[in-house]
This record gives sequence, structure tokens and C-alpha cells, in this order.
Amino acid sequence: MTTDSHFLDQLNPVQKQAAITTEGPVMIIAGAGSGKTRVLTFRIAHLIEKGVDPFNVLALTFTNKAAREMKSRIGRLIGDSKARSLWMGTFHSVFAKILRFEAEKLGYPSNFTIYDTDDSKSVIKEVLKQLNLDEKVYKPSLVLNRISSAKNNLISYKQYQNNTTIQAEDRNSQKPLMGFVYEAYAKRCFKAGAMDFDDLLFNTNILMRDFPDVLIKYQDKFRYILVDEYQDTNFSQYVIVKQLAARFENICEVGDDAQSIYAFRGANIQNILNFKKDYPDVKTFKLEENYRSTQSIVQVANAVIANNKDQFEKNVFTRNEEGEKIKVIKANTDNEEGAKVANLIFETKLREQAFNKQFAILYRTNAQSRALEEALRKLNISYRIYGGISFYQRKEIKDLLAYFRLCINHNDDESLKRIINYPARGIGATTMDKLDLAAAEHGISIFTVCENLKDFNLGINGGTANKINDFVTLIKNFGLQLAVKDAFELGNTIAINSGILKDLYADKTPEGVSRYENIQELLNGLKDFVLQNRTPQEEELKSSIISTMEVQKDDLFATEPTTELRTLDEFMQEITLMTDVDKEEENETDFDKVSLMTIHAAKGLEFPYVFIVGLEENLFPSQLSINSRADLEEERRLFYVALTRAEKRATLTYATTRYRFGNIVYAEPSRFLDELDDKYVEYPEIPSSSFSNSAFDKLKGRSFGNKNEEPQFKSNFKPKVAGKKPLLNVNATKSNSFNQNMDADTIKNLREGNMVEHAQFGKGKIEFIEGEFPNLKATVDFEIGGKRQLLLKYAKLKVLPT
DNA sequence: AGCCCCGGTGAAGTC
DNA sequence: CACCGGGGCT
Repeated sequence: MTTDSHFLDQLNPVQKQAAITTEGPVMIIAGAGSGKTRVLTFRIAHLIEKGVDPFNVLALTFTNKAAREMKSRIGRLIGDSKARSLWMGTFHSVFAKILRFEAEKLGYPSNFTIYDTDDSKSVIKEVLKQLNLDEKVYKPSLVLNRISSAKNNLISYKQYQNNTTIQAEDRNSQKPLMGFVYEAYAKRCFKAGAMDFDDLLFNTNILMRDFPDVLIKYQDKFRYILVDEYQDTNFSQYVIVKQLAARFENICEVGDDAQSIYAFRGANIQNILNFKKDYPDVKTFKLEENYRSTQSIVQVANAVIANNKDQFEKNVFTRNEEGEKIKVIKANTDNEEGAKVANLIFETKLREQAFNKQFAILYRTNAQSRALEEALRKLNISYRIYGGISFYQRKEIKDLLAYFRLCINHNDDESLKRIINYPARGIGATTMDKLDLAAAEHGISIFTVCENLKDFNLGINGGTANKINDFVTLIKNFGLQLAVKDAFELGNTIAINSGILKDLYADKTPEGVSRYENIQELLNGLKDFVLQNRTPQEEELKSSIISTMEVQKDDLFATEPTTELRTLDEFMQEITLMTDVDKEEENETDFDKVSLMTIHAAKGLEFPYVFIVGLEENLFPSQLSINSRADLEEERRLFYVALTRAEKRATLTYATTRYRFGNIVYAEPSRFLDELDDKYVEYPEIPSSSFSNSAFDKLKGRSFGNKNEEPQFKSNFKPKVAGKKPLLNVNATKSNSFNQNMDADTIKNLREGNMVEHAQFGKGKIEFIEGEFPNLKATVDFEIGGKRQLLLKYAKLKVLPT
């Protein structure tokens, strides 16, 4: 496509109108797969082509990855340099960037730290200790949720304490002092020069409320505003957008109420309704034609979502072919479910010449990934997991990052506590308690106490005091290098001089080696970072500040704005708000992988073949949702999102038993399975082992694509909705399936020649049994694992009929 | 100060 | 089953 072609002609009439109606408020209701990204991309390209300066365009996306992808697509239409100048990113990253330059107005340093959830929880724990509250009553995660939701509704701690409704709620939940916890938490963060995720939005609101000139500056700057995934914005975000757009009202909101899946963290579908109230002359466009999926998939998804009461009328349709029916597959255990999914992928790859990367396995909770991973590994199918513990959550990475953070912001108490005695330098718990107490009493940071140790009579002995001084010197010394060294050089210096590298190098266990490698990988990341150019937004902010304000002597201006030096604090700003999905698969040589992720993480993505697993009551829909209609409807929207990820084939699976908390629980098929339109559904039987009667044999000697080779379909699925049983704990001793130890009788009856199956090693034949009960030992020849000796009382074997 | 072992407890989803 | 915090031992 060339720059001067009429790219707009590729759009259908509604899409085109949505793209070219650039002035005034616009609402685009975009059904799943309706080409939303395309419309947004073309709309922005069109704006720029019309002569709008890209610096005046703000596009808020749901992930940074989405922003990056959209930028590059726009770049292809109108040129990269213009596209690069667009302001695009998540709410959090865009406003974090702006806050860097305005923070001092709010009393924060411009190099404020962003606390992640772990940091926040740890602050809350300290606060609870300080207030003498019981962690079992005031559970840190609950407290954090409560504070978070207050902030997302723009309720300050003072308002919180004065709000009678809230106070009544807290008294009812036996947590009357919650308001004081909120206050102490907020004060601690402020003192540490730190903002949590919610503060980034909350403080942006404060900034715009209390500094009209700043508001005007940004209103004037962002003349065209686009918000993607509007259905997932919360009140705080809604107000920011409303304020920014107040002057020009060139605001375009894109969303789909049917895909709202973040109410749990304060997202509010009402924002869409408010939009109509705020801008009565809003022009609405409905994108209803689905270009992504087959008839079957669209129809089934529509049938499912029709069960929700809260929704806009909308008629999503497709002119694509009818396609295959949706497949529903039953398994007896979670492991069998994994095996069946893996087999189907294996088979489909052979039969349809498909690639790994065309498959996605979606689940409700991260914990479900284990069984799936094992099954995929068994068949040598390479996969990638999104979410779960991300790279930046690993202990060793967090340790090193804590050094970085502390160097940038000495008041970051959380980081200080993490590393003051790591690697061990003889500053123990007793000393820490004293420092902590002094800091709290004087309302200053721990580092400040350390710097001025002799001013506080803490009864710390001379030796320890020296160690503290050494630490202070070390950190200050690193801090001084921020302005003169690039991120990679300084990162390296810190990794070495802190002693981290040495400490990890000394650990020769496999975990230790892996930790060392992770640090190296982070340093590689730093290297990459310093080789990239600064984004135009960063340049812009730097120069705009310099031209509008007198030069100050703080860190921001210590270096020439034009310098190419990419510093460590810039690196930290960039990575702090990165999510796992945002991370490029940089160093991966093998891109062809099956994707495993939660449905939440799959939002916005599409795959030819989609597996939705764990369709069981109390799992999907989640146990926590089934008592409220609103929550249940959100689960259903989540299911809708999952289904509409599929282009060609959607396969749904459920297991009748599943491991949870280490023991087997029975599960019933999800109520959502009853809501499928039967006309488009079938129930094939799938073998769970690929090495005997399945994939290999079936494919052997048969031509690909022969309809007769389809497994025979049988409707074995008789869901019942009435009288759902609660989760049941099962006494597992007598049952004989893998992943549990065999009972005594089973062990005694085992004979040489018996066939067994192991979750990891597959099927095998017992060649030899030695020893005496209960210490019988068997030599088993496994199909996958080869010959192994197993102590039978520990072996988790399933005995197969001979 | 640091390590290890024990027992209690707990998994929804994310910037 | 897996993690965390507390207590006790070296």
C-alpha cells in the first residue's frame, strides 16, 4: 500500500464514516472481529493526512503492545516519522510520562518511583504493624483492593474517612479502621516519593483539578483524543478524558459493551452511557459485521451473550462461510483434558498443515496451565505462556531493579528494605527495626535516617553503623553516575559493585545458574535499550519544559536534552508499566509456538484454532461470581470474548474431576455449555493417548483431509443446570488414576509384565519388581521416559488392563 | 545472623 | 500442591 492510495476505500461504508468523522464527539460500538483496529488506524492516518499535527493526537490503548502495533500500521500508511510522533499508549504509561514533568507541582519528585502490587502490599503490612492491626482481619490484598477502588473513584483518604456509607461498610466488615490504613498508606507512599498504579490516574486528576493552567496546556495539546476499549475504563480514567477533551470535544471512544471484562477492577460500562449524556450531539457508529470468524462461531457467541440482560442492542453477523461446528469435549481429569487438547493440536498440525502459532489455549485461571504444559511437552509441541510470573517478577530481577530504583530515588523505602542486606552485609532485622521506627517517627525515609545516623540515638553499635555508612556511600555513588553513564554501563556497574553478580555466580545449583542468566538477560535488555532512540514524545516533553520554564538544577536537566545518552532512570520508566503481553518475543529464535494464556490476556487477539478449557461450574464461571447476576454476566462476557477469538475452529473442553488445593474435586460442566446454540455444536470423542489408538495410527496410511477419518461423534454430553452440587472433596485412596499414589492392594497385586501409565513418562511395561512391601521397587520401560526404577509407594502409576 | 523445617493457609482476572 | 511466616537450631 502506498501513501497516496485511497486507503479509506478499503473500509465498508459504516467503517468509513466512523473513520472520517473526525470533528466532534464520536462513539464507535465495535462488535468482536468487526475491524475496529483497522478503523482506528485509518482514522488516525486520515487525521494526519488532513494536516493534523501528530503531536496533537492522543490515542489511549489497552496495552502498550496494541499501541506499538497500531503505530507501525499507521506508519505504513502515512510514514514512520509522523506515526512515531503520535501520543499513544496505555492510560498508565501516558500519564506517568506526563506526571514526570509535573510531579513537583504535587510535591512529588520528578523521578518518583512506581510501586507495583508487591510493593503496595508490603507497605500495607508495615502500616498494619504500625497501627497494631491484625493481618488476618485486614488482609493486605483486600485492603489494597479497597484503597484501589477508592482511588479509582477519586475518593481521597479524607473523603473516605468522612463518607458515612463507606464507614458503615467498613464497620460491617469488621474493618472500621480501614480509612486510617488508607491514610497511613497514602502518606507512606508520598514520603517515599512513590506512586502506585492507581495514583498515576488519581494524581493526574488532582493535577488537572488544582492546576488549571496545566489542564489548559494539555487540552490545547491533545486536540484529538481516541480511547480504545472504552468499556474497560474506570471512573478516574473517564474523568481524565472528559477534562482533556473539554475544550475541543474531538473525542472518539471505541468499545464493545459485550467485551467488558474488567469490572472487577473498577471498569464501568456506565461510562459508555455517560458518554451520551456528556456529549448529547455524539455521533454513533455501530460496526456489526464480523470479518474474523465463521458463521458457526459468530452464531454460538451471539446465542451465549443473548443471555445477558445488560447490553446494547447490536446485531453481529458475518458473511463468512458456515464453517465447522463448535466442538465440546469431555475429559475425566484435568490431565486427560490436557492430553486431549495436545493430541488434537498434534493431529490438526499433521492433517491440516497447521503451525503451532495458529493455536491458542485459553483458560480462566493461570493455575490451569500446568496440566496443559505437561501434555504439550509430552508431544514435543512448543508453546509459550503469557502471564503468570513475568520476567520482572523474578526475585533476582526484582533485587537488581531495587538497586536501580533506590539509586534513582533514595527515598524508595521498599527497595531499600529489599536490598540493604542483600547480598548479606551484616545489617539484620534488629537494626532494620530501629531504622524503620526512627523513619516512621520523624516522617522521613529510611535512607535519610541512614545518612544521618548519628543524629538519631538508635543504639546501633559502631560496627553496624560503619556497614550502614558503606551502604549509603555505595548507593549515593551509583546515584551520581545516573547522569554520566548510560543505562547499560551503570546497570553493569551496579550488578557488579552491589555484589549481586558475585553472589549468584557462586550458586552452582541449576536455579542459581538460571538466576545468573536472568541477570545477564536483563543486562542485555539494557544494552538494547541504550541502542534505541528516544521517542519523539520524550524529546518533546524535555524540550517543551526547557522552553517554558527556567532551567532548574535537578536531574532532569543535568544532561543536555539533545544528548543521545539513554539513562537508567529512563529505562526504569519504560519497563515499570510493561506487562507480559507487551514484551516482545525478542530473543526467541523459535516463533512458532502455541499460545497459552488467560482469557483476559487474550483480549484483542485472534487465532485460527482456539481451545477454551476448564468449562466447569465454579471454575468458569468462577465460584466467586455465581451469586451475583452482574458478576455472572461478566463471566459470560468473558466467555464471549474467548469464543470470538477463534477464526476457524473453537473447541471447548471440560473435565469431570480436577486437582484443586492438592486434592481431587468433582466438577460439573459449565452452565455456559447449555447456552450454546445446539445447531452449531458437536461432541466428538477424543483419545487421550497419542501413542496407541490415536493420532499416529489414525494418520498412518490415510490420506489427509478425508472426511471419513473424522473420529465418530457421539453426544455424550448431558448438561444439567438444576441442583448444581457444591465442590466435593474426594477421598482418593482407592481410585486409580495418575497423579495419586497407589493404594497398598494395587501395589501388592502388581506383577512383572503389567502395563502401567505415568503422567509424565506415558505408558510402560513393568519389567522387574524387587524388594519387599512396602518398599517394593519396579523397573518400568516407558514409551517416553525409557527405563526407570520407581519406588512403588511413591510412584503415581495408573494400572492399565492387560 | 542465617538456615531449615514445620504447619497453616490459600488460587480470578491486571495496569 | 505451593507458598509464606514463625520458631527453633547452628
